[in-house]
Amino acid sequence: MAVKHALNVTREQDFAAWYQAVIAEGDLAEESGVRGCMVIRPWGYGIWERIQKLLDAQIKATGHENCYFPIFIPLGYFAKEAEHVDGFAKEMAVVTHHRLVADGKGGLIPDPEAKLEEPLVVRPTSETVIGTAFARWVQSWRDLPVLINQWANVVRWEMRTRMFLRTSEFLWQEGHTAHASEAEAREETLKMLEVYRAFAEDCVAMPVVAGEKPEHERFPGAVATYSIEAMMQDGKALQAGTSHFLGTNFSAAQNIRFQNKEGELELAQTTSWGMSTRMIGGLIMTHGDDDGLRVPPRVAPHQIVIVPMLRDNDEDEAVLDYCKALVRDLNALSAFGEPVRALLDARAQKASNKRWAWVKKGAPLIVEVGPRDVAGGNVSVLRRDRLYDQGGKLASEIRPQGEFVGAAAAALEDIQSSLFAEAKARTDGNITRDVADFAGLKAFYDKAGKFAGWVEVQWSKPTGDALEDIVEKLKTLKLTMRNVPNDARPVDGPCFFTGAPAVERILIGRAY
RNA sequence: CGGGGAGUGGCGCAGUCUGGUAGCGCACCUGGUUUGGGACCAGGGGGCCGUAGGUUCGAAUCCUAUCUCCCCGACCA
Repeated sequence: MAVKHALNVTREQDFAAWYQAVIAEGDLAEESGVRGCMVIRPWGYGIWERIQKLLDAQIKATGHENCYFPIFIPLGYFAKEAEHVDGFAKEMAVVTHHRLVADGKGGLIPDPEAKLEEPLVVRPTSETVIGTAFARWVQSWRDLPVLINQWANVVRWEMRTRMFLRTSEFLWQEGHTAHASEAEAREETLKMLEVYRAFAEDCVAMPVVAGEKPEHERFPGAVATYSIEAMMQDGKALQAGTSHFLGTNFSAAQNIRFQNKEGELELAQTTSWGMSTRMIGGLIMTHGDDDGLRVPPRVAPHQIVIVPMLRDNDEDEAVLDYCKALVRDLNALSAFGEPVRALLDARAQKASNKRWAWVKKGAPLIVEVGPRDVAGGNVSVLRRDRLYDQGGKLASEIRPQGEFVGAAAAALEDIQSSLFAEAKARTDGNITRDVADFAGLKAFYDKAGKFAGWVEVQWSKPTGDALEDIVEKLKTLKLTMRNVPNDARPVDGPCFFTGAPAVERILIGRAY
């Protein structure tokens, strides 16, 4: 008998509709009425706060300090780095006025009298404004390195938006550093890539491939761009974090110069790196199932939710007291080196509705407590990552309260690692390495259909027109080059595209 | 920017062709009966139909203009 799922659309039926349903039914976010901008609701924002907390700790542990720069950047700052400007010019929101006046028809319009001398750009990223500050801060080799990070919102006027994955406004952290030597800046770039890899895998339980982006996929103005790429359940790739070595491109434009030990003026070597609320989209498409979201315990705002079964009678007080004691005991535990986060959901809602709401939100452990449990000293436990038993019934387990509390931290850790293992097996199982040529590639994607995954090929890394041709050819299959995995095996044959000797291995796939 | 679609109680929609001052489901409120796989019955509250003009005795419905959002593509974290 078919399981009756909490969502009314499955991943198999319509992955895009399923994705939207997870967000809506899990109360993660909703449309705001402003194009491409979303209201992030408490559960979605709570996940973001967890991401912030854990990632921020790693950013600080690697020597960076937080600071904050303005949301508005003078237009003139962008004129300085040509390639960077070209990359972002088409998608920048610009403030041109500072006052409104009545239009005489009951509405308001920008006051022509209040036009700004120099328009302000709403930051799409902060290289230019932060670089300008770096120029002030850096005089001597003794001032380097400068290692800073900011948590901020940025705006990119995208053509097509999707909740969390590509919104006009999004939240992120952007790290910016300046160094005295290229070697040190390159080391920084790779260090932060590794921070992202570890964070994605250890905290979000999202397996990723860390590697370098090919030349044509670089960040505008970067010398080298690295990414972590994650495979979603529909086989598509999601770029979940990027780290850029910028060389002296920005320091030349922003005039970040220092006197070295020999007394000579030198341009600083800079880096930038970012991870955004897109991570939540990745979390959804990595761990969501046909009953909604499954949040890995480390990033779950509430890891254990207690749902009392109240009946508006005199048993209720005993049930509530029992639950309060249970929450107290759970919150005294620690898991993953942090206090456990348990919540008593005593809202005046029907218990069954609350249960399904938490299923759809993806709370890792849902504990139901009714009069029968109180009488027997038990709790009824539902593991979100194993919702159904073999017979398709809700796999709710009745366990002695003390035993449950004693094993709760281990259960959370087990959920975390099994979510990762599940996603890891899926990712590894869907990277194909035996496709020989372009015809084979086409056949592969035609045959595999919508959940195709990625193909790893070796190539000769051509540039210019030759590269352009390859990119166009891949485009006909809706494919893009993702990255050159850091841990790829050595090459041992001809280029997949040109037949020339290959120099590296690269992943190809469909992407978000 | 191209192609589609939609603006009507909190949400999802019908009504528009064929004008007669608004309806359904869910949600919500009250009472009762229920209760461990998303309860049922009865009663009830809530909307100047995206906005601005126009036609008409009368407009959610017809005409004109305008704004906005969503989906699919091309571009991007």
